[in-house]
Amino acid sequence: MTVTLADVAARAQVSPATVSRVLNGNYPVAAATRERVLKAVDELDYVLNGPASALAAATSDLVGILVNDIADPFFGIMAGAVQSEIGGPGGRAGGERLAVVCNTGGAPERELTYLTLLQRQRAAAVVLTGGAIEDAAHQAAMAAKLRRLAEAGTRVVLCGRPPAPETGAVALTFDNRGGGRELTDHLIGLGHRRLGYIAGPQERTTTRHRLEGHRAALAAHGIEEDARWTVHGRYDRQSGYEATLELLRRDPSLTAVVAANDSVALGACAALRDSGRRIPDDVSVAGFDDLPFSIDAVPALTTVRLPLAEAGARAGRIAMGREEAPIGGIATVRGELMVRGSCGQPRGV
Amino acid sequence: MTVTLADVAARAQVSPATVSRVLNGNYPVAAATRERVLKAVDELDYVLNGPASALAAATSDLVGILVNDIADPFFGIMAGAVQSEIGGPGGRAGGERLAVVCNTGGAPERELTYLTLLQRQRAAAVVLTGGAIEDAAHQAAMAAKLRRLAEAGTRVVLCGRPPAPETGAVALTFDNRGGGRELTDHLIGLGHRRLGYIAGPQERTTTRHRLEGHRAALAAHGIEEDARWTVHGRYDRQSGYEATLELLRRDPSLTAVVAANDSVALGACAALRDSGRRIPDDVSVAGFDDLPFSIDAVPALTTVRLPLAEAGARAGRIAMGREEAPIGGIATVRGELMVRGSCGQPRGV
DNA sequence: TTATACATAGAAAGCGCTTGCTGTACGGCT
DNA sequence: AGCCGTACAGCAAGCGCTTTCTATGTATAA
Repeated sequence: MTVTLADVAARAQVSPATVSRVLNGNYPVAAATRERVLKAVDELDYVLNGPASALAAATSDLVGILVNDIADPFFGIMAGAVQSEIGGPGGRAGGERLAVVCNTGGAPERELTYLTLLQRQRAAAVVLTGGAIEDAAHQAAMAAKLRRLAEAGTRVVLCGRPPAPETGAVALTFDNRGGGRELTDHLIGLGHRRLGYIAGPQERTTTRHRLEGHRAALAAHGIEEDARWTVHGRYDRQSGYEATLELLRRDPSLTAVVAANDSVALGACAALRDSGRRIPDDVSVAGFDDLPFSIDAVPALTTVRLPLAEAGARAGRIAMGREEAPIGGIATVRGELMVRGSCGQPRGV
Repeated sequence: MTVTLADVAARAQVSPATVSRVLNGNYPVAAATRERVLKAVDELDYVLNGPASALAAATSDLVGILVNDIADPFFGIMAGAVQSEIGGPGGRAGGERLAVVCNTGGAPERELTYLTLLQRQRAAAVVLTGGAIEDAAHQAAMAAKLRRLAEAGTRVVLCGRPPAPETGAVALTFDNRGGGRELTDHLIGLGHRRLGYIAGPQERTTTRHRLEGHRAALAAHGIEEDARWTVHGRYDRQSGYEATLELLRRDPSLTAVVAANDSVALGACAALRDSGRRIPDDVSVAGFDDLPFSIDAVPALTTVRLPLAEAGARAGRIAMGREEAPIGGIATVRGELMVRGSCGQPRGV
């Protein structure tokens, strides 16, 4: 029913081996023969059987990309950049590779399951994006899995994620701590002394690092933090909205709200507006990531730009072996403070 | 080096056939034997070889999702919804399936290439999202490809895309024309008579349908359209910014700008603000899609909500055969007008 | 007790491709 | 003329799994 290599071989009057070599182009075939084969391929509408090739050659052209939430541009941008570099159609590289984008939803077990699935497919490479989950058992399981993947020849690259020692994985880590520090430094420089902080989910490295940066800035300026000033939530708009209301209830005198990311910041802005406060006159708001929409907020968000596309592209190239891994297998990617309208001096300064 | 089925069989003291049956669970195996096998699997850290399974069983657990731009939430939301339904880890369905998200970048040839790649992998199903490209040659090529996929047993679902007759593909089509019509009706109802329109790229069905809806509304109200009032651009913010400036240059008396989608609308808002106009006092702005950030624009965008997540989920279920296809293989998904602050009455009404 | 059905496990034949090795023909060299 | 190197092309052995068919042991019926 389906046409196979042998059918093509028969029609072109050559052996299956020759057809295979024409299609893979890694062995000399006389021009005339090649023509005949290509013609037969075309006439029969032949399409190689991927699984069979993969089995015989013990390689695959699948590349896995793990993301927390594909609907979030933060991940979409990185995934797109990775994909553009791994050499899928339209990419710069040669062989055609298929990107497998896996949506973990931030769930530990799904992260692991997807990795197994990718291992099962004998993926050529895997890129993991986003922060890691801070759970000892899970981290051990992940490390074991990554090690096994590496052993099986799958290149593993972490993009925007802390290093995973002894796994053979290359890490491109975002300097969340530094960015958080710089952002809060800026606010303090403007005169703020009472700053609310809307953190992400508790058990994530990204959350912790950004918060640590924030606190480091406070400490450096001798500002004693009030425990009521920190609220944890999810990395989305709604969470930002609710958290801001909570923050305001706890301490209505806050002059600034620092959000875990831009989506949260947008929610914060909405909450502030809905409660009759003006930004930045009454309360300043800061985000993180600098996603495309952040500049369209009114006022535009002051935030820390993370070079998501660049980092993703680099991760893709490293995964494909087209760029050397950084020394030590670890590189830190810094963010850049984007000063815009959503942060100003507090009243009376 | 790598552990195979045979290794597991040897350790569990059973035949490879039995191990396979335990792992696939589609043949009676005595409980005691199953235990032994599972134990061996665990001890050896065995992971099935996907390509080999696929080859032997002539089936695969890959599902392809074609999107124009993975970094755009419009597609991200649909892709995420499809994925949540196809039964990957964490999904509702049983067998574990891998979603392959393919970024076509809107390029015709990449669309085709990805389809071939998916065909090569013997994908279980393919979901194509986003508008189709209006080029006769390309459409014929696509139709042929889709037909061949269907023949090979791959289920094909179009999500937010016009039907592809005679291909066996199920289509969940967005009512872009109706939505566009309703939106412009609304603006006219507010008193607008001079409306600029920022359309998407020329050769896309989505662009054409939305524009047709807009024009139908104008015609229905006896408003003669000025050719200068329509500008084509891309589906992004920057394009919206530039197009708005162009529109304003052509006719500074416009009282409303209708954008091809929300991103374009955001760009339009920025351009209007930068040129010193207030929204909606001086000029009203309308978008399309109702992406999450649209409500955070200031003023919030009046737009047409497309149920992206619902449509994607349904497409996913149909692709998995878990929901019946609509009668005739075609269903129209309607948008909903969201009236918000970015549209108001024009001056002097 | 013997015949018969049933439950379970194994043997073996592929699935469609890749690739190391083995021809074979031809041209150039001595 | 004889030899050898080169350039192709083919043979055939798998790659690791699934699945049909067959074998064996056990329970039930006659």
